Amino acid sequence: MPYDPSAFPPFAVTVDLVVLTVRRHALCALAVRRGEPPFQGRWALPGGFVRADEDLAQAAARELAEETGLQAHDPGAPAQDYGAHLEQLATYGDPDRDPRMRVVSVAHLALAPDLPAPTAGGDASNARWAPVDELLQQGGYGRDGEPVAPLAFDHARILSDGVERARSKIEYSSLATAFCPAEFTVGELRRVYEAVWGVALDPRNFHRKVTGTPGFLVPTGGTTTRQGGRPAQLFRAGGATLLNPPMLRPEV
Amino acid sequence: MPYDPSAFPPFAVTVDLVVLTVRRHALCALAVRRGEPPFQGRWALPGGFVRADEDLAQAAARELAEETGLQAHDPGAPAQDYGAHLEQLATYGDPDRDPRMRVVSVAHLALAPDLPAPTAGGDASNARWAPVDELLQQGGYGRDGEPVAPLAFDHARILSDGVERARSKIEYSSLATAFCPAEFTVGELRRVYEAVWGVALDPRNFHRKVTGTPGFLVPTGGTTTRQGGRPAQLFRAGGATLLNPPMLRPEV
DNA sequence: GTGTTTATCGTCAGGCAGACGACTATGATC
DNA sequence: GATCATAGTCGTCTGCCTGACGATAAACAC
Repeated sequence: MPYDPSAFPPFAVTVDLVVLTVRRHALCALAVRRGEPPFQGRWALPGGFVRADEDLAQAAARELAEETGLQAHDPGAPAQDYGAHLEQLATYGDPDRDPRMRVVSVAHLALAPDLPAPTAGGDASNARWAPVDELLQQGGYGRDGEPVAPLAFDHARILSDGVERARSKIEYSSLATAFCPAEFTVGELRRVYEAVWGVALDPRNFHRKVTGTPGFLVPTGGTTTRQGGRPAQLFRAGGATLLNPPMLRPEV
Repeated sequence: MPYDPSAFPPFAVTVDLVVLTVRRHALCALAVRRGEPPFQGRWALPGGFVRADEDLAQAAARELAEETGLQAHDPGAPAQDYGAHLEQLATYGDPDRDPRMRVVSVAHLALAPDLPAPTAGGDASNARWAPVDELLQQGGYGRDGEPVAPLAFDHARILSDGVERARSKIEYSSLATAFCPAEFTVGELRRVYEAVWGVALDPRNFHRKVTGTPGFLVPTGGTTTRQGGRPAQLFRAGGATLLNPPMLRPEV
């Protein structure tokens, strides 16, 4: 079938963001409250239209900056200027996913360190970090006893896919450090893994694994006691991006 | 930024297909010759517009059937009716990727057993299985000494991403069986791995690994000598989709 | 000081992979 | 028909990695 540029069905193209972070030992995602129909008042993933002259990655980085102030890492760039990891997740294009018109959404996944507090266009009540378990449970009740409405559109599916991608990706890459501040301890990194996977890991074996993988962690020389207990060495993320052999999640 | 459905930039949305197979010990991809500008006469990946009432996966399955006659597996379906594995790969939306207009392409990856011969709309000269090495080498010369033009659009990038996805995915899933006919031997499966990874594997260790992984292979009871030598047991793909522990590629 | 918390080092056994020897059962060749 | 080449299958051995877990170290709270 050759192209016929004059007779293509028009689509709207958006980017939606799964922005994950670890807060208080829980994996959390950024959610914004919808101010207009459809799904008015419901929580949704942040996102917006791709502009006419914009690349998809640019659009995602722009939305991320608008929602969180974070600069996305250029995947080519070596060190991090306190930014977030950003990658394309998947594309969702069911004809009925938006009741108004045909919208294809290119979802992106962002991993960010713990941030002070979200502000969606300056209005804090319309954006929050919510534990992904809470956002994904259907028709249940949140921690405060309020009934929880499911996410708007197909965003529960998108969030679920993003969480699974993150869970899988920290197995064989050093991406878990994207959840940490610039300097962090082995214990803090372990708590990231525990929060993302929802399991408890043996501190001794974890320490052996991450410090024994060349290029994963670089000691800065400093120590901290911010977690209590014996002072812990501080590290920065090393240059290695792939973990070989990987750190596999424990079996259920 | 709330949606403004009346003022979105219009996009064309296409699906492009990376259809991989193993032929004569080489990883090959399906390529079609473009019959019209831009890139007239150059090779490209098969693809086409997503229709107004079509899901992305449906559009990809339709294009795959049009180009190869293959039925795509429903990922939910258990057994294979001699079909191909089909999954979404990534989405490419650079504003300049198509000189005519703004086109966002949702690339899909298909893995197929060795097929007789491709026919793009009945014209065999406009479709072929080409070794991916040949399609990806820039400005070189093919096996027949003819100069090789690079693929049209950004299709080299898409093909490259698809190949890397396939190489990575057969490590930790049983997807390599998608390259095999319904019944196959351990040696045939090993040759698939060798072709996709471009390495030589130890037959004895490979045999131990794949026959020792529960659910990977199911013996059919039959044997064959189609590869010469001692008769080999025939297997079908088992129910397992994930390989745990994975079969990692050898280091370079 | 005693207890608690967290970090870090060590030990040991089991599992798995790479290297490779040995044997088996076909078809091809002389 | 004996010999050879080819491909398949079973074993062995060694080294690496992981999970389980003991032990020690260095801070803080009381």
